[in-house]
Amino acid sequence: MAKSRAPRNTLSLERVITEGAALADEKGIESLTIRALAERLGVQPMALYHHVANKDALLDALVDVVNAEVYSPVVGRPWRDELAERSRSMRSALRSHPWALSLMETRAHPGPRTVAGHEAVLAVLATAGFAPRQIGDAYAVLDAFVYGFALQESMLANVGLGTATEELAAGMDLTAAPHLADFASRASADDYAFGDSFEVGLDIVLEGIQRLTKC
Amino acid sequence: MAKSRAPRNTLSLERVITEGAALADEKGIESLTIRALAERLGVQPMALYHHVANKDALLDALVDVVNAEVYSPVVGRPWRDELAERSRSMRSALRSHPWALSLMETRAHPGPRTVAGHEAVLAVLATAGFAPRQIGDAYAVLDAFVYGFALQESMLANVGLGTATEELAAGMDLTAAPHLADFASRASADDYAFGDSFEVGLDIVLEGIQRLTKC
DNA sequence: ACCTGAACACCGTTCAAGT
DNA sequence: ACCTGAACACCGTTCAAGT
Repeated sequence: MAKSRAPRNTLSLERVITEGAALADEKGIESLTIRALAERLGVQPMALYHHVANKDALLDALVDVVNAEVYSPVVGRPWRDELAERSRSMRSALRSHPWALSLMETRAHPGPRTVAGHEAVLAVLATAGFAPRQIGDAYAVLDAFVYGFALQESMLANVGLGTATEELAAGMDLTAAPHLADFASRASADDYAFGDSFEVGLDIVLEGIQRLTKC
Repeated sequence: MAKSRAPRNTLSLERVITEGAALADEKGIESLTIRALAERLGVQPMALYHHVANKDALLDALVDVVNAEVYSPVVGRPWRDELAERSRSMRSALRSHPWALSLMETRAHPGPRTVAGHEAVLAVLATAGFAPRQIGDAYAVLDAFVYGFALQESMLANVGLGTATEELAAGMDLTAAPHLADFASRASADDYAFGDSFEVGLDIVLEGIQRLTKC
């Protein structure tokens, strides 16, 4: 029980990755250091390098893990429902792992489960009868909305939790922004929360995409 | 000319911020360290702390600088054109400073120029006759699209420059993703580039927002 | 008021060594 | 094959000191 050598084979690539994700979930991505992860695994820092090439490769793997959590649409069912479900699933995955989005932005090597997700969406769009250019537009616009919405949710979570009224309480000069102040008070009186706009936006985007095929 | 002491008053908050942004633009955000910035300014690292509380405050300032570059819509002109122009301007600012988006995600203290931008958009929406809840929906959906599109552009820039065909060349197993491979080849034959979808998406979103008021 | 110098507690990672 | 230990080149930041 003292600081003896760690027993053999406690480590594995999978344990490194899942504990890495857990550490990021619990303490934030900035706390995910090789050294801290090693301690969590009861092992010396350098032990990790036997299972992972370097920290960058670990981050690549973490992004792929999050993508694996996301629902993959299936060909044959109504495409609009399938894409809506994937979008909702993506949003909730990005909310469970707030570190994932910023990581995605800087990754250069998409993992296999990430590619599989893209493949599934493209398959659905292609068999739904979208032309190549329409596929590009549809996918670009839908993903832009979903990623962008998640990004705003994490920005709002950082500035003050949830409701718009609390943003003001966070101590910005509300005097210089009367419309913002007004919107915040009306919105909270109206029980509006930012997250409510997700379904509205999803419908706007899917409707717009559907209309692409009818031109 | 030797390593004598730096002359007084070479430094200022403004110089720290603008050179900080320039350094991030030129060498990437990961190269923006207090020490590297100090060297660029011809000064010892600790000198910066006399103009900026800490690195976090510097990053807050940098985000505000980028927001200051973005066009602010003005009340009185057609709201749809104004918001379209702001959206295009935001997209190009985020493309000129690829580090800005990831910074925004983690910032907790929006700067005055950032707040001013939000204020301007809200003013336009309010005077255009949107109800409070519609304002929330409209703003959420439009910004989600713009931020999300910019995010995807930076993701694509990291994985391989621009065109979809090059993604495949980047060495992922194309065999497991036939639809993706097919889409990539058709898209490049069709001269489709991801950026082309921006105007398509912008129109879809603005059209959808406009329709909100007619219900 | 503004800048320097030395130091502290951190990083990721290399390299050589143990079992 | 898998893990350790010491070391290197970095970080942001504190604290005391110079002018």
